Amino acid sequence: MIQNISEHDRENLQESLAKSGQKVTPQREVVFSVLLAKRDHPTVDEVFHRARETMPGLSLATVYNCLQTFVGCGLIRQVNHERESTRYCPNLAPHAHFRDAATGRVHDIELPPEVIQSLRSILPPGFDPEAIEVSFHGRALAGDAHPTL
Amino acid sequence: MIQNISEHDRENLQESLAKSGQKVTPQREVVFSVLLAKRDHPTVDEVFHRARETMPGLSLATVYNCLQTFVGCGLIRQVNHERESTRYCPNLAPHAHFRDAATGRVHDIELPPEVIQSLRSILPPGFDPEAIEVSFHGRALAGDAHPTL
DNA sequence: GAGATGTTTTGAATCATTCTAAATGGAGAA
DNA sequence: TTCTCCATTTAGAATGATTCAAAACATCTC
Repeated sequence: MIQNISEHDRENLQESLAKSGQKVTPQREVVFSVLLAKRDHPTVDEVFHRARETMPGLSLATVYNCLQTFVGCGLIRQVNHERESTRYCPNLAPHAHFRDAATGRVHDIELPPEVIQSLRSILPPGFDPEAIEVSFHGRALAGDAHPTL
Repeated sequence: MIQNISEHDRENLQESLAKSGQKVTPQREVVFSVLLAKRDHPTVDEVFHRARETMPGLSLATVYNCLQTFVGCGLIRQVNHERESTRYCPNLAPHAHFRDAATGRVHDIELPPEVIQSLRSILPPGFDPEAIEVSFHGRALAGDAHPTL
């Protein structure tokens, strides 16, 4: 379960943090590595437990801090569904989410530019979107056949 | 501020509740009328306070109950944004939401069938959506120029 | 009018998240 | 090295939306 972060990912982390004047810390590195290791949209609690396998003293508050920091500097995205716990995903490509009603699992669905364009086109003039969220909810047959990206 | 429910809306309420073997109660009627009176996507708390102007003894738990009941029988929709309080809207036509970053106000955006179709088309085979949610977040110029539907 | 059933009420409980204040840990200056 | 500064981390308390539990009410049937 213990994961090491690749040189490339570490640089990415370092650079992104640097942009907002922040530093790589052991805690941030562990939390980031957890997100990269298993891209199953974990909740804060799941990240917390996984990270503790590597760094037993890590506190929950720190996990909240790290995740917020990463979102702030654009390293990861938050995924919310109804009012369930927030989940986190390191997939930065434009994509939608499909939440399987049966398993609760969240799948990434690629969102092609022309679909994004068609969504933008429904906005009346004067509406300037910074973010577009698309989420599906339903049944996914054979959950394993469509692994999370 | 006190609103009366139209004959037509009352019948609609009655029928929808009846489908799941439930009845019209004074509380449900008041809560429903509040939703119809001002379609600004109120939170539970806002519904609670508005409804109390008509029915001072009404309890918060009842408002939660009523809203859940209405959602359950398809009379209204829930609107969630990030992890903010859930909002409610009686607009049943397919539509997206635009949340104005400046005011926090939520605007309904009509969602034409062809856009819904293009969204469905991005799902790989095996994914069967029961619900599709589209929400924008950004700035809306001249908030009043685009009243909530 | 007595039971049965569904609804409402009050207040306590839960749960994710945020806050607070104290402790820690470098990085750079002397 | 030792000191100081500042960001980060920590533990635990606080918050806020929502749900739960149990008692009180209302209706409706017999």
